Amino acid sequence: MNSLPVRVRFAPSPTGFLHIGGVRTALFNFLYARQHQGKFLIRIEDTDTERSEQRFTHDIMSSLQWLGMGADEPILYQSKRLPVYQGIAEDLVSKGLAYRCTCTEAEVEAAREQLIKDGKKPMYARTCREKNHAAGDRPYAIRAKFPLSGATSFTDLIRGEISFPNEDLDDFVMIRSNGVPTYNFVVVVDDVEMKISHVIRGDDHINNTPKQIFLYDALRAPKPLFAHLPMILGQDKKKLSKRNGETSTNAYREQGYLPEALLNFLVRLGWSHGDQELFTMEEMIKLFNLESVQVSGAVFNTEKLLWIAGEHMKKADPGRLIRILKQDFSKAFSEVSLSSLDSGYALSLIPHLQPKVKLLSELAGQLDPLLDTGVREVDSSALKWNKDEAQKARIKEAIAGLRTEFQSRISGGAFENLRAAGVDHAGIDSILRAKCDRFGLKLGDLTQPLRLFVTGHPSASIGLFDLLPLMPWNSVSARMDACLKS
RNA sequence: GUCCCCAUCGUCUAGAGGCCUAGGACAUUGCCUUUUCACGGCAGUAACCGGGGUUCGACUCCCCGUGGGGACGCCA
Repeated sequence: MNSLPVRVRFAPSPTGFLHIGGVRTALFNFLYARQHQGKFLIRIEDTDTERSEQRFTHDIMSSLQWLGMGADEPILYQSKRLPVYQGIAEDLVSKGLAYRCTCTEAEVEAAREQLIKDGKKPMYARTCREKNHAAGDRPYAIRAKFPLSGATSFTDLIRGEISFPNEDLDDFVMIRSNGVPTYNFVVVVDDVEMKISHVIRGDDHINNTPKQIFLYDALRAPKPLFAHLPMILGQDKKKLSKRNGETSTNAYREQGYLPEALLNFLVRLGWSHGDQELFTMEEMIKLFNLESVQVSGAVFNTEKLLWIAGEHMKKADPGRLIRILKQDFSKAFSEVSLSSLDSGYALSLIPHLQPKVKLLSELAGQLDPLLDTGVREVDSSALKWNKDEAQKARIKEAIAGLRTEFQSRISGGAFENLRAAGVDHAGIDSILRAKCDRFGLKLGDLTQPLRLFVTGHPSASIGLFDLLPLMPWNSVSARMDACLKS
């Protein structure tokens, strides 16, 4: 359809950590670029020298990298292009498309407040519009000489035709009196410079679009296509912000969400493909389309995010999970556990844990006590056997028998664990059931204390029968001994 | 206040005039399964904002109302 090469961009301002809404905007741009074999670019909008901070730029870039959305060309920093913007603005002044304004901020502010008081739309009074101030009349700001009549309209790829009466639009400031350009101006200058073909952004920018269209015309530059995405809302249905939800991408990473889970959740906020809920990155790239993007806002629903996280956890590669655990969750492990994270034992446990946990933090919490070699302190006060001393003695007798049987299978240390000795899940099952029959116990009588001591975790998720064959025999026997002594 | 946008279960959504007795997913309720927790399986509760048109026929198209959101900065 459109033969123009697709070039899209994500243009965050480094005034805070990467916002989760920004991630979705970046994602939709990224998907669109990949699908059309186009370029996904990043531009740092740091013209607000007061609030922009380098650490936020670093945060944004590292978060995007974590999510797998890197730029296809060098990053453009607006703060490095200040003279360019000033030159272009002065040129527009000379062409009569903009003008110098010597009104002070205080004057403009006072006028605005008066208009609000009078119940009118707060707009600049255009005091300097026809004064033709010279370049020497410093300090001055440069304002757009916006047409007074007619209408400015554009066709949004998601919403269709949107039109604004020009009389409602302000002579907005392009260059501040300190020489620093403003957002609405630099956006257009840079989108032209970067040859952006599609501007895909949040719908809070719809009202900026007519101002920007004026600038494209003033610069005699071809206009890109616009697509305005619906907002992501908090539980209160208002624009998602720190007040009504967790907005920092880092927070989700720290909580243990897999990046692909976060992306999958975000892509479904405002976009759908029939009844499909789960998508891999490849599927998203293949199936994404702007036509199926929703027009109304979407509430950020943490429960569903968690469910999606669990689904992706099941599918993740075990080796990769270990790597992420080492990199991002090392604090969740004891020194010993951390050192055995690279072992075959650790890797063998992962598949048994994957269906049971949703977050990497949970995975770490489950794994840590299993990898520890010593005996983990556990609180056994809730065990049922505490209610009946005779029963407790009988259970311990059975467990002691079990230990002896396991020991003989291990052949005095010839095998590192029960699996190596030929005892698998089914083997554990039959051995335990046989013991229960012999001692007149129910399976649960035996497994409850055994599970607590062997896992070393008050609410271990892994199946005991899965764990027993895999855990190094040294650990199993030590923990069974601890159980017998309790 | 002015301008712009929007409106299907609690939430994310399917629905492009008859396929709708409105489908799926999350959450929720009940049951089953079960070595704790969980997973899983089965079943259930739950929605087209209101009013006018257009049409043989509107969840779907148009208008009005109502409601919600966004924007009105020398922030981005």
